Amino acid sequence: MESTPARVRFAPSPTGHLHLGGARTALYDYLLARRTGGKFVLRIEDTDQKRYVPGAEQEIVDGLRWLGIPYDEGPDIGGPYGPYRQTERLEIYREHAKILVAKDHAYPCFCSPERLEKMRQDQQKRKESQRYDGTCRRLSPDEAARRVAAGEKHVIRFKMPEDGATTAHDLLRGDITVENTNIGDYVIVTSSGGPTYHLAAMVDDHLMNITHVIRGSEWLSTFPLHVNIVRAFGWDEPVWVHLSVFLKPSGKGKMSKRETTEAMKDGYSIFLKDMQDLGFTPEGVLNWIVLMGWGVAADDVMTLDQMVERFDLEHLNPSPAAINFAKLDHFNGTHIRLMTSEDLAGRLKPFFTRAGFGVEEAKLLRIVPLIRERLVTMDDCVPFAGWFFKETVSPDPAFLVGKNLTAAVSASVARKAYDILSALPEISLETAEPPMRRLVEDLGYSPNQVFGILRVAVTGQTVSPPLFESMEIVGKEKVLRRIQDAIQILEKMA
RNA sequence: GCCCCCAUCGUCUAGUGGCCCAGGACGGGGCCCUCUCAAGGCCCAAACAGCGAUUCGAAUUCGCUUGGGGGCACCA
Repeated sequence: MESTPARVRFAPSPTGHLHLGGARTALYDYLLARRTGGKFVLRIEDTDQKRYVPGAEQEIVDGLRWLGIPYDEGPDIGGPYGPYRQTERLEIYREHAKILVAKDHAYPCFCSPERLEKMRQDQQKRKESQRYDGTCRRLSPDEAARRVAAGEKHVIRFKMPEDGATTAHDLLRGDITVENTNIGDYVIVTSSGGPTYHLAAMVDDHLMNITHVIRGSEWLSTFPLHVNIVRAFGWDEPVWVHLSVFLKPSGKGKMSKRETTEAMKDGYSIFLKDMQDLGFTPEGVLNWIVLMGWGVAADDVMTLDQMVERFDLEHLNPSPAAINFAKLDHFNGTHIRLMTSEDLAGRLKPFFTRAGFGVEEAKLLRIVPLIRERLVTMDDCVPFAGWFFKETVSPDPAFLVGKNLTAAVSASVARKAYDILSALPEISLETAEPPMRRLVEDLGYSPNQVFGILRVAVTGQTVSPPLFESMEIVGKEKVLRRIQDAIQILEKMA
């Protein structure tokens, strides 16, 4: 299978935000295409104008770009099988609908929405399965043609076989057999003349030479319908792969609006557009979603290229997967730690800027090694290192007092530290740590007690990157000034 | 109500009849390291939904039950 180049498509409808499920589908598409030396196609399924959301298509394009999974053909870049926006292909669908009617695989239906609604209610009352009752299917072709010619409002329905069953093959689930009577005559062209998904997707997949259809399992129930449509045209079927759905963290059902806002409060999102602002990296997100529905025996930290190397369609998991944001944190932090300082610094800069800090790049480059292993999300860099870019810090006096020490003692400790540090030609890990360790020993206090006072004095906070490396970056002059300020505060408290 | 799909630690998964009294990862617990916070190292607890059947042998095959999910639109 890996030997023939695959043509795979990601075909979202621009009706909302690009979310995790879509991103994973696109990722798998991309991986299969790269793995086989094939093509990854983006097709926009925008046939439903009522649900169309302006900007949604751009969000999809931006999302894929951010993730770093570029498509080879698409609406904005074109390609040999275009156009790639379904509203620009309407004539194609019309022609194909005509072919199906001519071959007696489809027929016009004049039933009103009201009649259909009543029909469904009656079916429900009689506890029957709900599907079109075939009223217009029984119209004579002549009468149907006459009414169409007369301009009567109608849709086109696909004519399912009266009896028998349809067996459709899914790569992950094997043969799926459904009685044909369980599938109604679906609308394939609406009364406004546009195609529904069932027609448009089948036509496009064929015309665009798609070899593998990878889509969500919500399509499983209409899968036999689709297979029948493809067969009615006499086309070859692609390989069908129906992915599992993502469940909310509790594992009970899909993410709802409520859970989505809930997640946002905790600093998580299922929408790609939010991920960047929340400080997640494409590497982390990719690694996270690739493993939701696909597993490796070991070494699950992977780059995109490694995923391509190892990806295997047949090992996808058909069962639903619960979203686990803790694991996203883990992969995000792991990939941050894998970055070079230059790379990370470049990505961190916008977060400092957004928080109102003017960032000197040379300085940031020195800070990055100190905070890299402390970051879970990239925006964590602000609380950890924002103080580096402040002229003065304003420590909470209460925190200035050393653990289990009085303010007076803390002041005297700080004074001694000041004397040692001020005597140094410059402050660095190498020059400052040994004498300070000796001071700790002489005093008989713990390093935690002594260094804690200095940490708060110099950084203004109780949690910070390593003390002496931080001092080195801050510079002797500023360090001494801050310790001096701290001593004054402590003396006032004493 | 009808149809379809799914079922291994709390979660994501490895496992394709003997290599499995089930491996990895996240999360949890403990220890070590340690100037805070992390990172890192070591260790621990934790699962084949149940019942039948096939087989010398089943997490792996089949059936039923139960549980979960998806769908039943002139939406995708």
